[in-house]
Amino acid sequence: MRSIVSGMLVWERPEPPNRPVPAPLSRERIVRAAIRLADADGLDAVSLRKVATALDVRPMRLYGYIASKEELLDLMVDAAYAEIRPVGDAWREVLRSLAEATRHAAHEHEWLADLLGGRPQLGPHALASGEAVVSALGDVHVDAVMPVVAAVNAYVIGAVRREIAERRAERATGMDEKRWQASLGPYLERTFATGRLPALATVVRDAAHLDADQTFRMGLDFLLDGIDARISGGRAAEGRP
Amino acid sequence: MRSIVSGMLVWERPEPPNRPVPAPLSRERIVRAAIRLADADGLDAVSLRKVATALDVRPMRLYGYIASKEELLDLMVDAAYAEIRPVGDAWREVLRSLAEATRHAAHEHEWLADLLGGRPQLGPHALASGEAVVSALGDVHVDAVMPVVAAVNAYVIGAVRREIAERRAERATGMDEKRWQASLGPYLERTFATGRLPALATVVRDAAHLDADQTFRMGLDFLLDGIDARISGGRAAEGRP
DNA sequence: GCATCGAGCGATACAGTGTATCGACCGATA
DNA sequence: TATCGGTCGATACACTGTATCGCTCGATGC
Repeated sequence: MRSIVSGMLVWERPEPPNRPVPAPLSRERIVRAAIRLADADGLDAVSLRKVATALDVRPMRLYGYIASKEELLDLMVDAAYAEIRPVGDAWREVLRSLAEATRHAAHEHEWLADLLGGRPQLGPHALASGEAVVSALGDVHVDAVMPVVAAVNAYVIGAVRREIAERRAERATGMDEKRWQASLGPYLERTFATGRLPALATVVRDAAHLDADQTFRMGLDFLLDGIDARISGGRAAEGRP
Repeated sequence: MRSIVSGMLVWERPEPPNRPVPAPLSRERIVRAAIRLADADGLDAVSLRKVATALDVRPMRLYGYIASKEELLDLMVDAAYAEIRPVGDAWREVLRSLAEATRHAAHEHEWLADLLGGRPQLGPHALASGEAVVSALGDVHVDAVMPVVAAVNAYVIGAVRREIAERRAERATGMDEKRWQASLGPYLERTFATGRLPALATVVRDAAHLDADQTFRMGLDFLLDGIDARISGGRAAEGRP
């Protein structure tokens, strides 16, 4: 309150609304505010003005802590990586845990699906997550570690993106899962009726439909089996009972 | 030229600049213009105003052909799928071909990496691509087709996204590939120096570094091997010489 | 104790975005 | 020939990220 322009005397003027001195600003507070916005209303709801408002601060103030909005998004992703802590001893457990943890994080923060894989992740939490994974891959040949982790990450990112994309499409039509699948009908059925996509039509109509969990795990199993076959001689992939 | 407000007579007034009657508008022309912009300057360069300008048309005109910018992006992706035509007879060839074709398309249209997996792809070209894949998977059990294709697509999307993200990061620093890897040094080396990421440091420093092609193919091989093991009894994954 | 400096803050401004609104126009119909 | 309906696009709105730059205030030097 730098200058009082209104004619009212102090005595008449009400105290400013009860804003307890907001904790001093910090990257962490900024990022937390941004994440709250994104969790609530999606990534589009994250604007510097809205973040600033949420922190009871003027927009340009944020530029003392971040250089650009991109940086804010990077910080958000890294904050999400703080929740991605794979556990386990054997390499397979660890990779599976990494995959599930990433997927879980994306379910809690759908905006993560929009950002994952979009830029190299070099933040401390992402690196720490990588460290946890790599250090549990001691029994894997050093040259194989990166390709293996990269492959699992690639699969997870792609799978999660599609999963979230589908979930949003369902939500947009206001339908639950079952009715949505049945409601690709109106469009897909019409398309299939042309007879130009016979193989696709057969599969969509006749095949068993796995749910999201099953699909994710099945793809992950494919990948882990393939990795197993190459790095430890393929015990797991041989004669599955 | 609806009304002539200036006082100049027709004879003095120059003809309008040489705009040969632009071909009548169409979704295809709009999408092509948008793709040209995106190819040249990235996805951020695609705005309805710029697209309209490129077509010598006023922005609102576009809304006669598309309902929103999102739709335009969907159309762009579907147009890109027109180039993704997997070939081959055996399921493994076809899936590999699908993967390579998708990757190739994303290399030619980097913006594709930003969009892939972001929304369900139900356009005619995407469906046709799916049909081509599925119809070549005749020897695969019908219930396994969708999960298998989904897994490959997921892997490809994630792998391509990361690949493009890295490429951009390299380009942003103005460095070629070798110097970029050596220039994670300044930052990563400093981070590793703290000793908090020993396993990661070891791998980054000691392991052989595969290039992008090798990494992509290696991950893809993992996945295809794993699929092989489950759907055809695992011949390929057993005793690799 | 006072003057001065510098850093941080933020009001303002700018160039751009997607899209709703609605008046004006023109071609086809009565 | 008059009227109607649909198309077109100018304008406007609310919003974006961020550059600029004067102001203010606290710390420092005398």
